[in-house]
Amino acid sequence: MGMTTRPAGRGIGALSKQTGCNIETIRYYERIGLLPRATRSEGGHRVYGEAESRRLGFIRRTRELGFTLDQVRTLLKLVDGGRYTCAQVKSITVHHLDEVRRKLADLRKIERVLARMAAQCDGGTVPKCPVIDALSDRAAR
Amino acid sequence: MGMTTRPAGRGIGALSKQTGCNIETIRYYERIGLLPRATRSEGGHRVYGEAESRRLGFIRRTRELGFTLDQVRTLLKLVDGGRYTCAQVKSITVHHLDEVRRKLADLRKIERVLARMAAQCDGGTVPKCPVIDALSDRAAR
DNA sequence: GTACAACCTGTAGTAACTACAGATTCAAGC
DNA sequence: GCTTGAATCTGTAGTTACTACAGGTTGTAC
Repeated sequence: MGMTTRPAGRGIGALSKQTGCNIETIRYYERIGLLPRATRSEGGHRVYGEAESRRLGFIRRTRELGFTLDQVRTLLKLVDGGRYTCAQVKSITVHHLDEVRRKLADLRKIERVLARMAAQCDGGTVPKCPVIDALSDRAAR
Repeated sequence: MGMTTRPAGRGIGALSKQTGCNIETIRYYERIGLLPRATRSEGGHRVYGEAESRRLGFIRRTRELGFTLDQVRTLLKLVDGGRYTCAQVKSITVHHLDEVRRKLADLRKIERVLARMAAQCDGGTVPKCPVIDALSDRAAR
């Protein structure tokens, strides 16, 4: 009788659309404990509110910056505990930044080599390719 | 009687040391068919000659340039068949080069964001960190 | 009340290795 | 010839971060 408070929850599909994170991934995050077990409807369907949406957004943004799930987990623990310090977070960030820079350096090298190799190909129909030669050569750099 | 021809083969350990490819990986490559099944000693140990060593070198150099195992497999098939053309190889190479460049662009973006975030941290002992703020903010870029 | 979409759980597959366990073989020294 | 310890064998399972089902149940609009 009268109005009950609106459940104010959306299903997993809506959350998926909102965050751009796919449904299977959301369930996966719950399974591995990055997201708490969602409250369920009578029938067992997951129901989400704003808090979960914000948490998932945090995870997604962090992942997009290339942090591993383990790093995300650590960051979340710090935030959840409420007792993180700027120093702790900075340490994780700087560590990750180092790795990103290492990867960048590697990729730049790779790019140079590939570009050089590709440039030497004439793309002809002849069974002779500078790329294969370079790869076959023990001294190739 | 007299001298038999020297077996001229080394074990998997020697091959591993020579190529810098670890033993488990060599066996793995054999299992998935990148390397042919090695000839065996009486007792079943793998014995390698120069041909295998060259092939593994090819695989390693190609992998170091970031080609996937599937791409390596394709390149090997072309070379094995002896009927590859420069155009085929170039196509694979250029495709891979595109991917490398995409990854580079992504990583550069990530690097900029991380560097900016880290720079705003004072590394203090206070439970307040610009990194967390940025990650928590739905509008963060 | 009946469709049909959305959702559920649980398992298996992906890439490219790496890491065992538990058994066997090889090579060197005596 | 025998012992010992390193090297190797096979086969299976673990890693990262998802993704893709199969087969069944719920939610909801008409």
